Amino acid sequence: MPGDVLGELKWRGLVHQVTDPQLGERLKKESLAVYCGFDPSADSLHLGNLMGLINLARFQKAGHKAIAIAGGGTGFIGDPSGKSAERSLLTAEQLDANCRGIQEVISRIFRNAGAGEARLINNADWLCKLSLIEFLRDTGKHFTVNHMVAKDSVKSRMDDREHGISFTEFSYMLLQAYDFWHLFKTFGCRMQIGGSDQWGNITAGCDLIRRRIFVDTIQAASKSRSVLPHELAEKAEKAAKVIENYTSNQIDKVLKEGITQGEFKVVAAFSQPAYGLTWPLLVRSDGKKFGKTEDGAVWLSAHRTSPYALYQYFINVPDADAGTMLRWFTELPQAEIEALEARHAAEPAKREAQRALARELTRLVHGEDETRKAEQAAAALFGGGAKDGDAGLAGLDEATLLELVKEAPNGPLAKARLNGEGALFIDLMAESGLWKSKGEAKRAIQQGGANLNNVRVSDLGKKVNSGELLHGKYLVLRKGKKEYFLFKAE
RNA sequence: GGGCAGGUGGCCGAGCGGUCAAAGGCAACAGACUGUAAAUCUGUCGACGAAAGUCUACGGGGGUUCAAAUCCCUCCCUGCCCA
Repeated sequence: MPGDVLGELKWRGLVHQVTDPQLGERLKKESLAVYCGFDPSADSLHLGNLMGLINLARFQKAGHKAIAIAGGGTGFIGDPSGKSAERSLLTAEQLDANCRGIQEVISRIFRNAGAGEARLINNADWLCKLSLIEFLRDTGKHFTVNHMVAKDSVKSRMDDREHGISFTEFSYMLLQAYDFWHLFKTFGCRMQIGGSDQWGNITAGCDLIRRRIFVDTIQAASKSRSVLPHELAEKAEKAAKVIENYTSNQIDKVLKEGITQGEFKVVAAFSQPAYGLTWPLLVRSDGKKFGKTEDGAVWLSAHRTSPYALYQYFINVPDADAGTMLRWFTELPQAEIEALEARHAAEPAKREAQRALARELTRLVHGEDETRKAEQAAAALFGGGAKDGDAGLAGLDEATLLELVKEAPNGPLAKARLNGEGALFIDLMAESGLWKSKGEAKRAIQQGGANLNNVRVSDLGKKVNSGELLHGKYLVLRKGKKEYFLFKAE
């Protein structure tokens, strides 16, 4: 017996729209297959995609079956939802590599979430085989352009005369609808979840499924009569609507219009074949886009965003958002989150909520080991030593030092330059790239924003010689409070 | 195709012959205060230079002038109006 996922999603503030108010009841009684799609526009997923993954995992843990789709087929087209301009197309090789990349992320996070294995499918498997004629005839027939034009994703681009929307992207929604239909047919998938921008695509899928079922189930009946399947389907759909309203004389009326009682029963059984659920757009109270920093997206793969950087992203979440994000992204129970919030409100400086958030999320994305390292690094860099002077870095052994600055960008430095008097610190600053020019480096020194081995440098003519190398090899440059660069003398 | 209005630093936007590396705002960066917050305050914000200063920059190219972001020519681009 499945758990009450929908109820859980509700208290977590993650239900924006559902296609059917009865969905919650059904989810409690029956195990359904649920899917969510992921766009292979890069070789990894970012925080913006994490919600889909976590929610899929929640469904699976509640006793449903999760299906994650990599959009290897739809990626050829590009989803116009939420995009203001036409996207550039990716090559088949890129898409293929990207799909493999995101599949790695998906299975890793599923494992870390304790949700077991995710069923991973690439929609290129069926979309690329689809013939145009077949598609237009069997799928396109079920949509009117009038209706498609009214969908938000298309409408906003139609109103924007500068960018417009190509026929390619306009057709996107039909492909996603087809995906849902395909999954329904082959895996009995009955539900699709996504962000609120996916609502139009999801309902298109639900509509397609309902309409095609009508066609398929009554096709046999239509053969014995001289009625075209889609005509019968229209009647069936009317019947389905009537069922929802339950007026007996209306049912009689529909029956008289040429649908048999047997067919009516089939229709009734399928009147609610597929469901959709969306969660709200995730926004931060400070107006920043969730999951974005000045440097771009926060990624879920270590080669793009280090575990430490991911940890830091959540540590730095504004107070006002910490509780909300704990609800969204962690599996902590309601009571525990509320307790954390209470403690956080009492002593905000301790950042208990952010710490819990950062810890849970780093663990979910990168696992226990990486989380511990990120926590240690944070403690060493911000735990007091960094502020009070050199004790922090110079006292560390080499392995720990390297672990700390592993995240930082680094570069080689010719050892010879540090002989005798040594090299001008300003030059090293500019070379590191942390400061863009010598002028900028100079200003940083004047303003007190330049540190060597965690000691503030205030002398413009400061020279560095080999005596200042940590462990005979390293120089750690710090800009402001948070940015580091490591020179390795060779 | 014709008419008009424009193109200035990451963005918005003033300047309309010298005092312009270019007002003001936003963003960004650093410092102080804090909690690795927020708010606030201070400073910085083209390159090189310790500095004086030098160089490169106001859509591209060419010109006038002692002097051009500012005037002229030309090309490119954008918006609006007419066809």
